[in-house]
Amino acid sequence: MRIGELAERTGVSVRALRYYEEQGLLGSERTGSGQRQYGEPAVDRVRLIQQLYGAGMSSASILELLPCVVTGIATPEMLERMREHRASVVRQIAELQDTLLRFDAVMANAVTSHDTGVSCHMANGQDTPGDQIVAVSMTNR
Amino acid sequence: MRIGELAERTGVSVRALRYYEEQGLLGSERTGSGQRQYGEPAVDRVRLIQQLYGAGMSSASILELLPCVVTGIATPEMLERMREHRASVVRQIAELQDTLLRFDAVMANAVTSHDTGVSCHMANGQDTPGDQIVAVSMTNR
DNA sequence: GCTACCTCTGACGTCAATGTCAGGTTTCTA
DNA sequence: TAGAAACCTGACATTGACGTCAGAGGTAGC
Repeated sequence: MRIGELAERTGVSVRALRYYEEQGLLGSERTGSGQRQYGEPAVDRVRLIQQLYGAGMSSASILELLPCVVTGIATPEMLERMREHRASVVRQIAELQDTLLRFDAVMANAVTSHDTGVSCHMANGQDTPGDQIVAVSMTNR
Repeated sequence: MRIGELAERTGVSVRALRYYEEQGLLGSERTGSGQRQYGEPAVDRVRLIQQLYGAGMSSASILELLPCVVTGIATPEMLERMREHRASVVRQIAELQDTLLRFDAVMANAVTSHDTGVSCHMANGQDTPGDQIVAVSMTNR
């Protein structure tokens, strides 16, 4: 497929795909006239790249690890790097779960204390059941 | 406390703290000479801000939610925003957990091939034809 | 009061991942 | 075989969360 289709199928912009290639993250065949041609695996490849970006990795880190992830072959040094990245992901998950707890605390509290109506401006027409001001309490711990 | 101490206690740079203030995320008293003075709650506030940044929120989003957090008052609209952000966090966690699985798969497999001493250092993304995304056992033995 | 460090306000620099634009070529569709 | 749409290669612009520097004033220990 050509770059436009890959972009559409992955939800990534054409510009981004070219950037990935520039960074060495994504290869492509070229037609005689120079247009990029991708095979099916490119779709998953792009998604993987996006996933690693989402895990907070830089292009350089991804570049380092991607071949290993793709081929499943790594040197001990690569394994060590991967362990570090893995640990980072674990930390991120823990942080996000903590954040989730905070959100839940706020929202749960808001629901149960909706009758302590404190004056505050509110949206017009937005008819949620019990659409009065809601009091929440979320201490900074 | 002054800004330097707050920075040290939160692990956030002085520049970042001033930036938070600029964005309306963090208030401060001022001494007669204009120096910022913070109370104890500022420490937790900064950590909360960091946490929300870590959850991928922009300054604008944080600014939207913080008053609710601080005053304990939310409109139904704000609650809706919170639900959206919560959902985003849930998605991020799921993504990261998936990433974790990929890492684990690669590492588990790579261990078995570590003694083949195969170099994992080539960059151009277009490695072997028929490349797999998730590591599969493709080593000998 | 000296000295060393801390803080202030601008203002410009950075970095990574993209956006955007220009000017030209290729491919598809009617 | 047009004309539209997609693609190409540069190259500069943007965005967010800061870093960094300059020049000036504040603060604290001796």
